[in-house]
Amino acid sequence: MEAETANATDAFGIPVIPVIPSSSEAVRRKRRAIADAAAAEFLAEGFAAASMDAITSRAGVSKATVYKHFGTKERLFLAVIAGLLRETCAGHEPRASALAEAADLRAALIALTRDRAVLLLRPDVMALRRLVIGEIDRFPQLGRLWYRVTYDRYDGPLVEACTELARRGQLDVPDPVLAVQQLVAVTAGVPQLVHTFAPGTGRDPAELTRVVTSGVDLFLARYAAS
Amino acid sequence: MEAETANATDAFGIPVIPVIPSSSEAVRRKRRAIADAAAAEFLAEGFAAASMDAITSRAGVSKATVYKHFGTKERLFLAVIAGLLRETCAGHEPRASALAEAADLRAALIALTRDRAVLLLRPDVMALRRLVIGEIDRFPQLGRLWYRVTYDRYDGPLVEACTELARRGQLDVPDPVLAVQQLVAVTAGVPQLVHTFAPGTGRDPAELTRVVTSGVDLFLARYAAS
DNA sequence: GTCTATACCGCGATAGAC
DNA sequence: GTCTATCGCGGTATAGAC
Repeated sequence: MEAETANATDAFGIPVIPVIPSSSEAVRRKRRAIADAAAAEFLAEGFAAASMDAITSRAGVSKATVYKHFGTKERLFLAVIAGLLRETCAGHEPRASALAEAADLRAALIALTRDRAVLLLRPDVMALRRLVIGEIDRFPQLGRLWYRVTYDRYDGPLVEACTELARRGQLDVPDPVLAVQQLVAVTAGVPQLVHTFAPGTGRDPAELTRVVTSGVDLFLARYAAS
Repeated sequence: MEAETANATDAFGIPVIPVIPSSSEAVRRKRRAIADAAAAEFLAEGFAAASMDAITSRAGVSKATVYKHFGTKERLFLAVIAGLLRETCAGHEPRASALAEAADLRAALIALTRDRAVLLLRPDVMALRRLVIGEIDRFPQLGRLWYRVTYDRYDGPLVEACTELARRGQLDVPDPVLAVQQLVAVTAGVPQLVHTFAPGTGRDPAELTRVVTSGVDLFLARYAAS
């Protein structure tokens, strides 16, 4: 009844790389080196153009070792990119209470959306986003995972907070889900749209603050309780 | 002084495919067949994974013919994708006057942004967008061209219209460029963000109208003249 | 477990007949 | 101009020694 672990995937269709119980420190370091090298290669070249030879070179291991650990190029790609996705968004979830309990709602919204924009505009995050978007026809799991990681962890708490604020009469929000989408679109979404097609241009903190502030004021002009 | 036409590119870095003066009808049809086949293959597979053999098969010509006309895979890719980009956006520019002269500004904004959203959400346009985003590190020309085609042709007229409306006192817009970016983000940008990571899901016209209308109302709540 | 060496295939690009 | 046939290279994946 031993499961076929070589092709094992989780609920998202992301490969589960079996953890060898007797994992020595050297083995763990090699696996990490492979994952890091693969991440760099895939981010720079995309899936199809990435070379397994280049990955083994960068990692300082032989090709056979890579295939022993990860099976195929597809499995390596999915495991590594999904790992990047998860660790990128970890620790950046906004706490709904921080917004609902805030003394100055406008200031809290600005701080919150600005943090989000800074994260999304980081060059490595933008590169990861471009990679996922470009490969989405071949790896739809990554699209679903991205959606899940960003929307559930980020938009979800915001929707809760908006609902709570609406219940207390501090906001006038008929559709909290749509309102949160609009808030994100009008703050982080604006510079993101520009940077998506022009990598590595003009990331001026002051300009970002101006855009985010304007977006929050736009949001509040409609949704602040009268 | 005859220029080297084999590597010729235009101001954007897009290859200029020399038009043979004595182009017979059969030759023109073959070239079109190659371009169509290449577009389908590149959109489905991306640049690196696309096969020149598959393109020649689809087009019903030999490989030598493709190379005679387009030189290399890179040049074929750039020429074909840039062509798609240009023809996709052709005829969809909003006329600034249509907005400035509108009797009902709100209705005009809704119609305008809804048309834009319908265009951007078309499956073929979304696929093209994903391709350009995914290949932007290797073909930054396409990013610049996309930016130019969409922003100059679309946002530009809107900025003019907003400036005109502000001058007449019908809008209160301190920064027209930012305001237009916000308008687009909060209308077409909202469903686009969702569809980017979940291809081929839920394109309900009524829902789109609801989202766009809400976005326009959000825009007007801040920028309508008091 | 990890290495070296290699099998095997499909790729982009070209030569030369017609 | 267009074809068929082919070249050379680099790809993924594996076999077998240690």
